[in-house]
Amino acid sequence: MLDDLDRKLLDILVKDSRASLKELAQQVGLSSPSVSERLRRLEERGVIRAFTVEIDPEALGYPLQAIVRIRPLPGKLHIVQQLIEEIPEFGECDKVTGDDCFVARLYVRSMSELDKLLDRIADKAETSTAIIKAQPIRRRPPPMGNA
Amino acid sequence: MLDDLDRKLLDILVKDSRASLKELAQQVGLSSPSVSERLRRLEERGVIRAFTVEIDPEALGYPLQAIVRIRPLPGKLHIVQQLIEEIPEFGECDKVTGDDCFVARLYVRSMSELDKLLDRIADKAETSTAIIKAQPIRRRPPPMGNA
DNA sequence: AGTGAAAGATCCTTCTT
DNA sequence: AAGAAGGATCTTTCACT
Repeated sequence: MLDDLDRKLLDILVKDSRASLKELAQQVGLSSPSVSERLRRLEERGVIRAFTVEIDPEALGYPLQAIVRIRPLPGKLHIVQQLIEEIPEFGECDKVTGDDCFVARLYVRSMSELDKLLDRIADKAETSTAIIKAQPIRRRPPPMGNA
Repeated sequence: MLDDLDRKLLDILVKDSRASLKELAQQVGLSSPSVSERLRRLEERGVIRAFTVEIDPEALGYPLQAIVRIRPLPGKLHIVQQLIEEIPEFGECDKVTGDDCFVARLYVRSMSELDKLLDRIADKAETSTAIIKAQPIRRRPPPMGNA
């Protein structure tokens, strides 16, 4: 699927998505047109999902984060999922196996806001909340092999 | 801290980190030099942590993800944290309050690899693993207000 | 698939107001 | 912060390997 050159390109882009074709080209040892073509295909195939920017949540006024495990009450699964999706403070949500149905990340401005947001699903699901104290590993992609 | 224009710029960049100054300028109604200066400061202040790319893990050969809760045995906290950080398949790790000390995301190629990786910390911590079946919300930043 | 050159477009920065 | 302008830089096209 992906060859070493593709992986190398991805590796560079993860660190700097604004690298120019020229820059990418010389770093991987290809010509600009080749890189251009490879990038096009990587995007087209969905390998690259987005060129984006990572923002410090605190700068946006959200100094607190929590991990919330959510177990919808019988028959409430869909309603709960919809509710989660509608609350923009949820910055991530995974549907998982096991007793907890969802594991989600919640950005909040304060403890009272956390409480308020959780109240909105309190009557439809059991929740279990853990406050994030530190982030030993911030979001990063899986290993890219011999990139 | 951030004004509406800054938030608007961030909002655009989250969707396309390769937008040019010119493009950004006309979208927020400023001149290129102004945008250039604002961007410089946003980076400098750490509001923008990185210009990056979001990659489909499956394309890299990791079709499975798991959420792992990790509770180090007494006295093993530091060793466990170090171990987690050394395993590149961990794509994210938060240190949280509560019984579980860490909540981490693990990218794996297969169930057997999952088992193998968890074995590496099995003698130093109790773990509780949930396989991700779907991702209702993929990573996104907190609300940017009136961006 | 990839290269290399070339042309044209685009961009970023500087300077002045 | 705007606006213009100059010069650098980039991206794409095309012919060829």
